[in-house]
Amino acid sequence: MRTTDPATNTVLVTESVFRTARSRARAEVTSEILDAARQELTEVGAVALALRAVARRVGMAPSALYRYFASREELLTALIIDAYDGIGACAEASAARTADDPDPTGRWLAVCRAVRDWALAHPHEFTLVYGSPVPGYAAPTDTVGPATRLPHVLAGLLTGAVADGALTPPKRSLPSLVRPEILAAFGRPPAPFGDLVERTIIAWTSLIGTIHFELFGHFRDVIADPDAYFTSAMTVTATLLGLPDSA
Amino acid sequence: MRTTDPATNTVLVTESVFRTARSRARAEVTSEILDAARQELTEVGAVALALRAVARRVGMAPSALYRYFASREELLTALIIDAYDGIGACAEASAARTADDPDPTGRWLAVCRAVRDWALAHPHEFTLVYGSPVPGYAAPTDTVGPATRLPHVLAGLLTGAVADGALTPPKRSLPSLVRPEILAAFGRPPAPFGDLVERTIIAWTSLIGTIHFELFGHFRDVIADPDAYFTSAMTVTATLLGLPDSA
DNA sequence: TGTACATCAGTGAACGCGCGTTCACTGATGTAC
DNA sequence: TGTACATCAGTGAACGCGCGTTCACTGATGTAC
Repeated sequence: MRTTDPATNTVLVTESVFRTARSRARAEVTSEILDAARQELTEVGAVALALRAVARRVGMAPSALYRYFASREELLTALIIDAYDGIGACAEASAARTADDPDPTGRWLAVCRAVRDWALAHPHEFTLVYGSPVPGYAAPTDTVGPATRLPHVLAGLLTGAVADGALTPPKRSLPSLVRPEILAAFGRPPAPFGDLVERTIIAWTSLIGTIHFELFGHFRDVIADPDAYFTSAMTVTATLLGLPDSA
Repeated sequence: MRTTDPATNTVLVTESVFRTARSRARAEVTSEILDAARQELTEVGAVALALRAVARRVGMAPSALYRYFASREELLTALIIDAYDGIGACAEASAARTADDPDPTGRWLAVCRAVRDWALAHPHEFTLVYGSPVPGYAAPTDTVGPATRLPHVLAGLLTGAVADGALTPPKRSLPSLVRPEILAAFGRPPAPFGDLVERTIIAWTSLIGTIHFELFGHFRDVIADPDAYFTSAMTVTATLLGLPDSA
């Protein structure tokens, strides 16, 4: 709502407290559209996601969607940000829940399982962000922030383990292969652990790669007990990362 | 060519030596179509791959393709088998080339690099088999054989290391999480190495997962030197697998 | 408070597009006798 | 060897489909005075 302060003659923009009927409706319809799009996503996947199908689902004319999203691409971007946020939030929640667990490997496993559960519950949203890129679609920079939430949680686990004196230092220290901006963003790790960001990336790749294989059926007819295999694989990865063996 | 033996009155089918003009042409056109389809694949990806576009590329009427493939799905299957065979063949070739290298970790790294090179050279074919599944497409059983060539090479590396006495035995032996058929297919591993198939799967997942991340841009703006990072990540994975440290 | 005007949400028809697949056909190649 | 017939490769028109996006429009909501 825009009003003009008669004393100072400046424009006042009041948000979210006094909302007009219009802006309320707009917010609601926007999230209805996103819900419908997520539904569509789970049925046909990102590449086949059609604006017209979404419109049908919300019960609006196809052209009406253009009041909310400038194009199909913009809708996709919103869904991608959503998915990254979903994964990030669930990893963060799991890390927060286990923050006082003295066993860093236990915390790592908890986060891994939380992310896997999310992925199994939202396979198409997981695919949207960690699957093959949608041809002809280039992710805008808005997606970068949400995308880094998961790696940041993983980095936090490792630096936590360093703080607890629980992380095995590297055998030999090598020059970092990570870009300096990224090193800066994660904060320079304490002395002997110069490879901490590399380890974070390995953790990230293993976690997502293992989920990916399971989700896309490469383990079908191979693995007898997917739950147990996942835990086992992530436990093995934990020792690879230098985390202590769990009791 | 079908002929009837006048002495025994049985039908003789002569293949590939005396080939009729028709069957020669058929083989040639089939491979022309596949080439064109591969080209299309690299330009638009599997989901958007259109029979009509392939036909345009070969210079035939769209309907003519139906003399060679019963449907779009059958064409896709042929491409998938092709891609699995490409990856499998390049892994096998690399393993064969380094068969007399006494360092098992060196052999492992050679195979990893060969597969990565193939993937970087054929990104869309890699995506076709290890990316997100094409919605609505179910891989027929013909693809299983070619798909297992790579895992078999990896298993061979590990059993080779066992034979050389170079593989670290597992800390404790656990019940196998792999289906019995698969265990049988790979051959029961020697006594303390009951987890060999599990290790093979971890090797497979790490290799493909790391390539996947690189190929799909998750490392862009993160990793400064992708080549070096890949080697480093696979070296770390090698120790995880129980392979000895390279000199 | 009432009125005139501006903004916005949503409609429905229309655009041009490329798709997979079918079908009746023509002409060339192969086969049986 | 020659002939009659069967098989096969390829054509071109047509089918019905759903897509993203544009546009002129109607009616409701918000704003300025």
